[in-house]
Amino acid sequence: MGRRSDAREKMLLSAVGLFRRHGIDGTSIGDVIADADAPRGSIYHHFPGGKTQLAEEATRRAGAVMGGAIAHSLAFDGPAATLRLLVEQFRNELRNSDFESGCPIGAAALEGGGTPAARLAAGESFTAWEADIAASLWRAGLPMDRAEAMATTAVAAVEGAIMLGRAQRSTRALDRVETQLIELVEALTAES
Amino acid sequence: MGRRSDAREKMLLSAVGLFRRHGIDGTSIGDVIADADAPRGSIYHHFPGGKTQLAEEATRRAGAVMGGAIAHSLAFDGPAATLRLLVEQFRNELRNSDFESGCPIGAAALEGGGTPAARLAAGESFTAWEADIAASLWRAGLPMDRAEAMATTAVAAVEGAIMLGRAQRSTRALDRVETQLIELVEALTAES
DNA sequence: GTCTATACGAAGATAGAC
DNA sequence: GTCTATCTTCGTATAGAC
Repeated sequence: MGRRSDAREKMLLSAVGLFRRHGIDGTSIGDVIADADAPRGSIYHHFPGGKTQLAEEATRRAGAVMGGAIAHSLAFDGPAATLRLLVEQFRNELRNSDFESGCPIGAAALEGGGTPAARLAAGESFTAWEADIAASLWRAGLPMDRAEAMATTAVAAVEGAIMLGRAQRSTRALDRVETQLIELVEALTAES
Repeated sequence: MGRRSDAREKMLLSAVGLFRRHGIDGTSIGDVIADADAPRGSIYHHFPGGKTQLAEEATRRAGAVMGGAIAHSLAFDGPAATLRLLVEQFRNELRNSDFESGCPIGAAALEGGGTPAARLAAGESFTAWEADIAASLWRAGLPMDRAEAMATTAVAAVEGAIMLGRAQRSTRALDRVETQLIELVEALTAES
């Protein structure tokens, strides 16, 4: 393995990029082919399950990458800094794409009449992020139920703020959510 | 007018219902026709702009209806009760649809490569909700910048929680967000 | 002015050539 | 085993009958 999976990998990355801009339903196989500079039939070679399989794998990949970054930041910098980083990441994504590109997991979460597997993958990613953030808040001194409620609210607020930002063509929602969440987390964890 | 616009109204309502389940891209004109029991060509009679116009009008209608309910509840019951009502509404929607049906405005916000008008309409709805909630929090004694940050966070968190709920097939995220938001709002407005 | 039949194009998937 | 050509289905939109 190594060179053989390059084409496959490229298609997967193209799919993630396109899905976060146009959604899964809004992206055609042809779009992925074109973006990855791949021949037409080859996508069915690497993804025999067709678009369904591609959507699921792309969502799992994106969720794992983001989850890894979150876990890393939590371990090194703590929950408040991690939320800051997360917001900053998405703020840049919105800005650099003229408010076209959002969160690939969020896209998979809302679509998937045709792709229930991608939606399940999105749900698993969200759950993992929530658990990691909750654990970090617990280590910072919060009781577990409170840590869990806070972690879920943080993930939901950031995802929702991306949604608002895309529709409003502004980073204002992300800015406000950042302020509010950071303040709340710092107030709660300061009691240690 | 009156009887004449019945068919049009029915299609609009069908569109809202289908969009919140399958998204805009995931819903075909044929689906709307079937759901509204309308003849095939008639949709282009009432919506000459085709799917684009239908998506925009459906989003505006849904946003106005929800905005009206929010404004009414804010005026009569205050911000905390309104958030409770909003969450309860969406929790029921998720439950009653086996986690298939979410927020129509959220659906329009994330799609619309093909329908930018619907996305703009979604943005305007979000902005209106934020402003109404912020004004209510301000009347409850919060300084305006704080009220605005809180209002935006509340809207974002609820929309995000619907997203998580659909993907996780659970109302847990909405439950936790409700607890967290209510507590926060009551703590802030208790200082009056 | 309502509805039916259909044209035109896009998109998903496959078969077979090289 | 990689890519090209094509088949089929579905979806949008329109033209024209009643």
